[in-house]
Amino acid sequence: MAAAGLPANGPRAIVVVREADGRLRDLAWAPAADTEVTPVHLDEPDGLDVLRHSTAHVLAQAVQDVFPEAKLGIGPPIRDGFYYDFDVEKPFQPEDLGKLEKRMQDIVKAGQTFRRREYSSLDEAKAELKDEPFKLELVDIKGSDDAVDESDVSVEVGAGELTHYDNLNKDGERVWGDLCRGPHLPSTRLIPAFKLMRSAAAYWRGSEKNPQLQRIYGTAWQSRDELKAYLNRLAEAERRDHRKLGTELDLFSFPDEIGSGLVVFHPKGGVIKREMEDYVRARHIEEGFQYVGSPHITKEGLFHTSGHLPYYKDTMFPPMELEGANYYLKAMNCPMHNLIFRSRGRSYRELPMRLFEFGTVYRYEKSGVVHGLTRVRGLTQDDSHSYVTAEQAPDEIKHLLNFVRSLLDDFGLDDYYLELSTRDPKSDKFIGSDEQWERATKVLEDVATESGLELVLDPGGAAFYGPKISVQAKDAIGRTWQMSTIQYDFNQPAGFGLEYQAADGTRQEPVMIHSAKFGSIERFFGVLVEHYAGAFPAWLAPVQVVGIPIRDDHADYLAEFVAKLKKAGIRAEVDYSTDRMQKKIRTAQQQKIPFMAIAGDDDVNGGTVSFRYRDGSQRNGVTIDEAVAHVVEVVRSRVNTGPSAA
RNA sequence: GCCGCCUUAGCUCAGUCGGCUAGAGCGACGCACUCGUAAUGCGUAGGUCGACGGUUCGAUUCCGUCAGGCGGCUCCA
Repeated sequence: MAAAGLPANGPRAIVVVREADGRLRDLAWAPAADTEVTPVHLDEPDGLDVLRHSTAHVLAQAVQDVFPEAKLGIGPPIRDGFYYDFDVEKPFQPEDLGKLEKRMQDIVKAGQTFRRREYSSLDEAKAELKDEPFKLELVDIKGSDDAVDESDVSVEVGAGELTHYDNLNKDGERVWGDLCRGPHLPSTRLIPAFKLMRSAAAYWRGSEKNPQLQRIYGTAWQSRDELKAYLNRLAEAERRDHRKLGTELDLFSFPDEIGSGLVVFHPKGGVIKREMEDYVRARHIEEGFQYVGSPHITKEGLFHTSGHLPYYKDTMFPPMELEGANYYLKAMNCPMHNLIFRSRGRSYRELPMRLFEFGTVYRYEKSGVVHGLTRVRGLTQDDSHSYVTAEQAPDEIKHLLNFVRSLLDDFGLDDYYLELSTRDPKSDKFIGSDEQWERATKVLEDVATESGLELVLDPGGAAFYGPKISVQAKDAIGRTWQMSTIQYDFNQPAGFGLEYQAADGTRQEPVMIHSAKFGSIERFFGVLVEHYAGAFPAWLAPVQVVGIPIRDDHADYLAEFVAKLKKAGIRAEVDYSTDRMQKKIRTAQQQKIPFMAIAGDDDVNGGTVSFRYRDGSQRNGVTIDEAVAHVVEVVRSRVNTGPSAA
């Protein structure tokens, strides 16, 4: 290849080739007949996958060198890296990673080549792999011709022939090998930069019923610079982490005394929360919803009727018994709203009937999954239920999706996609007939497709009572969280015996559409903090303007300015601390306050203030009236960028 | 829930190979300084070393249980 003048080293190295049908092949591959192939470079997505998969092999070899008794699981490439699962006597300790990394460096430097070898039969493979119980299981799965398309397994065994990769040293001796479909880099020398990140347990083949293996996560890149850039991105993400910013900006906390997953909002967090609530309450009214309210606990019968106790009990807090009845904290608001609908006879003229409330629900999330504001045990949903005729359902769903999109837009969130969660027909965790599910799913799918937004399918992810569309947004670390949801429910109306009187005098069952626009206030809040890295747009900022006097005796002047701002509805204060001006600026900067209004002798004499914006830009000598109008305009406009002098 | 790691002042973190009064920076408070765009100086207060048991002459340090946190896995209406 070098002879052909093509890159064999560096980030642009050609590492594998792609056949016309898209299949990737080793460079050493010798096709049976002349075939057109395209080169795949290390730094393109497929090339990086190959790099990461080969690095996973290097890791596995290192692990078996250092811990000879370790049994191999699987080791696929993942986003930004790879992992490999092992069955070992003792879980890996953090210091083991350093040892393994060193051993991997040696393997990389040794320039081992990957040699593909095809097994002639299942028995041959099984004989060679007799000491690798998990690999044997994979061979058996393949032998039974079942589930080979499962992505986790296919990395190892693939479709068609069963192959093995041997690692050969410089003298052509076999030093290690692994059952694998490939393809691989020509040599371990082509691994330019990698790092082991962490170890964790993972269930074999992803099932809780299987034994746990020890997984090591690593990352690998086409160059040292790319690795460094990746590590920088992780560090940046850490700075945006809402749990860290929540403390630094004094927004919220999770007191141990209250319990895991239960948040308290501090005054500054309370401002943002209230802005969110005020916004979404007003918007619901505009969109035709009626504001209602319901209690936090209820007798168990209600949750039997709704289907929650049979289908959702594990996620509910255990009951409390009083006066001979069991009371449950509510995990969902819908049953309550159904009772409002059912409280008197309903006419078709009332439909769509839209009920909305901030419903605080409690869910017993498993201890290992509670996570900051994004996975909590007590949360408030901006929850609504639209009761409609079956014919009205598509339009109502469209209406709700538009509502959700405009809300995300107003809060400046643009990095999201839609997910369509459907039932798993093989599972018994879903209520209702095939026809009902198909009809409901079709309605949601049509609306989602029509929206033109990116749509990802999520088979088996539906609620027990019906399919849903959800908005998935990313947090700082790239994890996606479900935010807004729209769910089609044909079960609860039947369970509750909901009905309305139609124009022809008959009694009909309405369709119920659940929707939450933020999803939960807590989770949306968390994602918002990370999206803005704590530097909230002026309209959301807990403190919008801080007055910074240059000398103490300028404070009174600023107090008058701040009073005018407050009168105009702006959240403003004067920094009366004994710090020097420079320190006050630093403090305001760290608190990410959008406007600093500085005043010294010049401003007092001229009847002006000097703005310093969050981005460091300045506008000096702005008259008081102009300054008030400026702040009011920025806040009122709800722009999500700036402010800045630029 | 499972596996691993972690828990020392409000925050970030030293430290104790089991031994008298456990340290720092930031923050808070006080005094001095009165200053034009990211840290003025000095001083003071603040900790039953997550909780409870055990081992020991002696435990913040070792062991166990629990709670809370972190990273994954599973789960996620």
